[in-house]
Amino acid sequence: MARPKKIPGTTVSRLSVYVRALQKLRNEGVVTTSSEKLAEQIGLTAAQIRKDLAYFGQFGVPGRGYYVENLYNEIATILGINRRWEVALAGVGYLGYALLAYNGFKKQGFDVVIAFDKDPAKIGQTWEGVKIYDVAEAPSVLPESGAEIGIIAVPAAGAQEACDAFVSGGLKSILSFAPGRVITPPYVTVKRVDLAMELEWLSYYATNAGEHG
Amino acid sequence: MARPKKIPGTTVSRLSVYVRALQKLRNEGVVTTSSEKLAEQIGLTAAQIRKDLAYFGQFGVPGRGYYVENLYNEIATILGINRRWEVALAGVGYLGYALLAYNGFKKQGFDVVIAFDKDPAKIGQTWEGVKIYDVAEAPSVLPESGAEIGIIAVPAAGAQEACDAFVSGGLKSILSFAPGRVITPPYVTVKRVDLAMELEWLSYYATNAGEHG
DNA sequence: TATTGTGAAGGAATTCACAGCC
DNA sequence: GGCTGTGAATTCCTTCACAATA
Repeated sequence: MARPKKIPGTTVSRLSVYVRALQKLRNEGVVTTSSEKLAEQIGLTAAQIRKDLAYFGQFGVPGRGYYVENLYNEIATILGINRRWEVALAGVGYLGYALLAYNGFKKQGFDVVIAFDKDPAKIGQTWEGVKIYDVAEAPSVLPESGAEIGIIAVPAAGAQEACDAFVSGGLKSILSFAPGRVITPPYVTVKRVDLAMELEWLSYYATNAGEHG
Repeated sequence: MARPKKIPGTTVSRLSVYVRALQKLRNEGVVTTSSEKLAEQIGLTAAQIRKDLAYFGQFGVPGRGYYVENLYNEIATILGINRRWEVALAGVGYLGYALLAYNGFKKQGFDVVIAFDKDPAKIGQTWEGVKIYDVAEAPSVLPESGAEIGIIAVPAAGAQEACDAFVSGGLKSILSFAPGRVITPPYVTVKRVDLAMELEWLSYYATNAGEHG
């Protein structure tokens, strides 16, 4: 399944945006759209969208545009979200619990099926239908859980331990909310989200008002 | 306070990363560092770091490197985080509450000082020392709260209303966790974080294994 | 000697513009 | 006529390489 050209990371991030836009159109019963209309809806240029899609194939009809349902399916397939993903969660504090209960994940096909913590008071309990295990048990219980993606929502100090446990359990894709880098083998993909950094970004633009973002 | 050149957005995002690295070095008692050492610590190239800093001035000593404390202060000033920021929160559900209780914000100087919700059961209560108001009250109570940044943690359906309330209350910087775009006047900066999109990014790389991210 | 700061070179991503197709 | 798909042009970002400096 070799892909012709090398795909820019920026293009990949935009695919999710396209998927959201197409989901919205589909819910509204719109059957066809165009790169121009999508661009306006999303806030990009039409050429950008066509270029992005061109990396993966030809999905449109010249003179007509794109069929919403069809384009949605194509991009969902490219993103690998035309299926369910089982997800493991490390850290059932406030943030972890919020993620556990978050509907936005389920809606996009991501199901938290197993959770881990270090707090003895939580271990063994079942929250939102998800059983909580000791982090140390991860290597043994993860493989049979079906989880392929891990989310780290523990305090900074425990991030590496949680990450190691995930990797030992066979996970190759990890989303980390802990500030700071975690060290992993090269075959593991880690995506970091640092909430404070997002606020700092706003702080910069609020402080240096003028250059719009 | 005009800035000589136009600053790439990529550079701004990296400033936060530099700040984290410098905070870490400072905590470890390290006095000086170099672009080379920082680059290794962070996972970038030394030239990149020097180029980024060059947009804002000359902070290093040729042959010596950078003074950690000094460089930290310089970048913190550029980012506008050498001060406290008061923050307003819309939506005290699971996610909102997690953000309310999140220590990572306080540690970086962001203080949630006021919260909003639409649930009558929550309105009027005080959680984590933060009083919860009706969203409709935002225009009247926000100005005297001191908040300059707003965080939207409400379900998608309420995002625009929360956003409008923030804007009416005078906020110009908004961090939104709601999926989908919110419409604002051009002088308002909105930064969106879509948690499901981050998972989709992982899904892509897990599905199309090979091209590393 | 070690390391910065920066002009120049190189590479990547975006935008332009239009041939080709419906 | 309208719109896609794509080579070419352009803009933006990163890396290189070295003169300047402590």
